[in-house]
Amino acid sequence: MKLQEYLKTFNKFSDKELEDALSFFYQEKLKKGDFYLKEGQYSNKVSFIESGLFRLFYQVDGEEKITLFFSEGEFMTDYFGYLTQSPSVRPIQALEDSTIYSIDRDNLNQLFNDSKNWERVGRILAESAYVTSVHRANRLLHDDYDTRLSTFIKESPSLIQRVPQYMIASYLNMTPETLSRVKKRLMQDKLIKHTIHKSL
Amino acid sequence: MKLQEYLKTFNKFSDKELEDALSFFYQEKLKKGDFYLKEGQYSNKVSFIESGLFRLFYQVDGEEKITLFFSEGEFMTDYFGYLTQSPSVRPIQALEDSTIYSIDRDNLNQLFNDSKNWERVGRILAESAYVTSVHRANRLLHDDYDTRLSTFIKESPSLIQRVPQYMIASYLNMTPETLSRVKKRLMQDKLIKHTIHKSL
DNA sequence: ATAATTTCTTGATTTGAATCAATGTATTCA
DNA sequence: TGAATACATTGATTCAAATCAAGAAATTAT
Repeated sequence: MKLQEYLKTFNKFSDKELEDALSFFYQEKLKKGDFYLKEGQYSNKVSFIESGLFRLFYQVDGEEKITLFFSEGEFMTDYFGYLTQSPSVRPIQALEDSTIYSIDRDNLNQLFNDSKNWERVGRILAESAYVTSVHRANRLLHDDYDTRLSTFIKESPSLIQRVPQYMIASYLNMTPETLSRVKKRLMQDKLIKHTIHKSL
Repeated sequence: MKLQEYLKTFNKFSDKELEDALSFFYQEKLKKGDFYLKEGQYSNKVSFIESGLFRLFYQVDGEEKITLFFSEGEFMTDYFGYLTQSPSVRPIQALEDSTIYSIDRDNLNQLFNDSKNWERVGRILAESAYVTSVHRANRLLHDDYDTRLSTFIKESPSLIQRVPQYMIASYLNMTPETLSRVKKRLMQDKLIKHTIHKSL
């Protein structure tokens, strides 16, 4: 999806509102492995992903815990760091070559200030970030291992194909060994037969 | 804190904006044990807690898992249900006699529509709900048991006095037995000597 | 004040996922 | 294409928290 179409899904903008906004965004291209945001940097922009895939993770004594994936057609940022204006403890790294369009904090704030419609977009984005976050937290805290995997497969079938299994394990808060065993169990029970092509 | 003071902390409102808003809020009083929101009901209001204490929880096969406490000086709602407009799976119950001021969804939307300042409050509330949610999720997912308890004591000393220990256990995603043992460990290590008066 | 109930503690046992370790299978890159 | 590296599976063992089970302490009601 293109940025302009995406913006239009949030609100009815005047031509001027849309033009003003688009003029603030600038293109960036990242190669697989590049960091969109490094640990310790400040998160001062928000980016629309035109194509590609990223992971937001953090390190806890050497281990990398994946918190979130971002893929094409979504806004990406370390939103926690962005909102709290604290140095990021959650680097964001490209898992594929990617093309994104970014807007800096100051320009985004200017949009918010200049236009009620944009202020509304800010609210809607915050609200949906909240819903996503709660949803994920409830999953990880209260669902058992089998449910966690099968729900993930149902909700994010494309990621199964694009992301190494050990990263999915990390995202689902389990070890790679456990994920492998859970997967085996589910396949024996024929619960996920058709969805995991990659490994069949 | 009073509602009016609280609202002023969010933004510079004109007298009219403030009056319009206040006229929408209505007082409610709940007794300990009363439900602010029952399972299956729609969450269609937001309330400011002038005094009292509530828990938001949900049931998973008979067990009650506490997700959040709300206390005086805060806004309360099942925000997930409110935003998704789905029947609540997270009842909210008063843990103490409480006085609250509520505003219904339609009126809140009207404020948002009529005033950019109020739209901004909507954004700020969503943003801070997001920060809280992520913060809590990271705690529960990645901190060990001792850290979970000692952080809670540090951040919410008053709740330790007001809430039965088994509810805190639930909030921290552990069993009451485990919490009891963690507490004992921490006290032996003198890490929390002065903070848990209740049980000393 | 005493009984009843709720909440908390402590010990013994079970359990299921993490860890450790090895082997097998894919991808990547000269 | 073959070697090297990264990733996935499988088995054996360990371990920490859940569960089970009493009993003790605190709170509430009469």
